Amino acid sequence: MAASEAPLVLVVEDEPAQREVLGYNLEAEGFRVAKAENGEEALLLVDEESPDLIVLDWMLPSVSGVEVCRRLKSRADTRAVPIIMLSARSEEVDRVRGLETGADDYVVKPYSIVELMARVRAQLRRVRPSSVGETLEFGDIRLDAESHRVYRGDHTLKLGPTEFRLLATFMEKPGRVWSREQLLDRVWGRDIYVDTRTVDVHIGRLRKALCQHGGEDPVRTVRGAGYALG
Amino acid sequence: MAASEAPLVLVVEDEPAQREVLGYNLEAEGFRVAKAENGEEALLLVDEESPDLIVLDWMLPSVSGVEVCRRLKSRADTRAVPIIMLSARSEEVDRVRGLETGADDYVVKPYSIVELMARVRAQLRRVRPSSVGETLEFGDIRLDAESHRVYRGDHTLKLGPTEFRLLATFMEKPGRVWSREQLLDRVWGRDIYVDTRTVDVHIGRLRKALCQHGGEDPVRTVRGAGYALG
DNA sequence: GGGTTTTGCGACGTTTGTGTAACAGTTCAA
DNA sequence: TTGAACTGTTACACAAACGTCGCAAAACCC
Repeated sequence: MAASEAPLVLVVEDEPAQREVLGYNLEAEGFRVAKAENGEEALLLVDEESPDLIVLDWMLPSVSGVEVCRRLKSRADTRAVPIIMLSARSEEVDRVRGLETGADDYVVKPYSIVELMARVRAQLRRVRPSSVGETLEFGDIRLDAESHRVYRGDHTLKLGPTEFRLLATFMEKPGRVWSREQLLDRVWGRDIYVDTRTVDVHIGRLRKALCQHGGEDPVRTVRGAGYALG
Repeated sequence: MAASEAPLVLVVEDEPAQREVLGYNLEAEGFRVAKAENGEEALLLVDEESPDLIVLDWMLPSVSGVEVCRRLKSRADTRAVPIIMLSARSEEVDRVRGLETGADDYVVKPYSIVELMARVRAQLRRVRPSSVGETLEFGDIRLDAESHRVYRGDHTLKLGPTEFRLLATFMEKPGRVWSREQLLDRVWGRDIYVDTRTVDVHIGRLRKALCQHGGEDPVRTVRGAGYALG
């Protein structure tokens, strides 16, 4: 287990671009990051660096992600380190097998960064409860990432998955204006093509959800630019 | 910032042929050129040469382009240097991520040289020594780019998209006189055809917006030349 | 497998912003 | 002082941007 500074996340991914993107986002979230591009390197780094969490690609050259996972989970000293598995949609059939090898969570590509970060925090909280308390607040709105619940005042709000991720994105940086493209990228995921106007519809749904028990509309439309919270 | 001769462009590209082609074309356009073939060299040259603009390949050995970009954009003394990212088509999905790391523009390979040169010129045209921070200030006017908000004194001003961009342009270089053509180019875009008198109308609208809660008119008309702030 | 929820999109109405022309006011030089 | 060039202002037709509704397909959940 790493020292009591920022949690160290080990990213194991053979595709360089994806590795960089993951690293960048994790660092932006305040984590320290170590990177490995194959199974051997990953196993070495686990011994050398003692990461607090591992993000592990399913498909890797030579020693596969599954194998890495299996080995770590059979060692007493590494068994407790949370592992989040990544896999392409076509490999989804192996979901059960992925969890069976001992992975703690499992994310299908293409994934939304917001969602992945939420899962990373959730896993870390399980192991290091103090370091990552994750409830976002803005005005009378409270968002609890772990339980996937949103409160406004005394009421619990009911919102769909996409609305939740939208709101989570907004609440990460209240006031910041997000373009439709940026929202599509963060909330929907990067490899997905949907019309930008779809964002408008979901903004509408989010607004309705946020005001279902009354209160002001906290979502601001910035003409020609995008949307923001507050 | 380099001397007041021709702008210096730093090309960072590991592939020698591409590096030469870029260098050749940039020199043909009248720029001075510095070349680096990896991230370390790039970071060194930035310190030694203070380039006015950087053309940066996304994928580089050891220190990646993303990493170089991130580092430069997190340093106060280099944050204002425009960075144009190059990436292969297969990495295109990471476009938004690329911009999020702080790159000012983004070009996908294979690109047309003409287009790239246009973008280089465009970026250089808007180099702005004064505006390093996220919020621009002039007198009692405050413009926050991230939240797209403009304040004057205690009041929040309401202005349309074009007025916002106009004001942002002015505030990047307070006192500088902009011709109608320059404003059309920066605020409206390079490929748009509109009458130059349209600028006058929008200047009028901006003035009204800036004075909607009283106060002096901060926009100065320079007869025969254009407009300026202060 | 059947019922429910969620999702993306087209369509339509509404709001807001935009470009232009026309005219009024201003400046400057001869 | 006068006229020509330049700028300020207003009105208006038009276009673009946005909000919302309903539907069909997909995903989800027993």
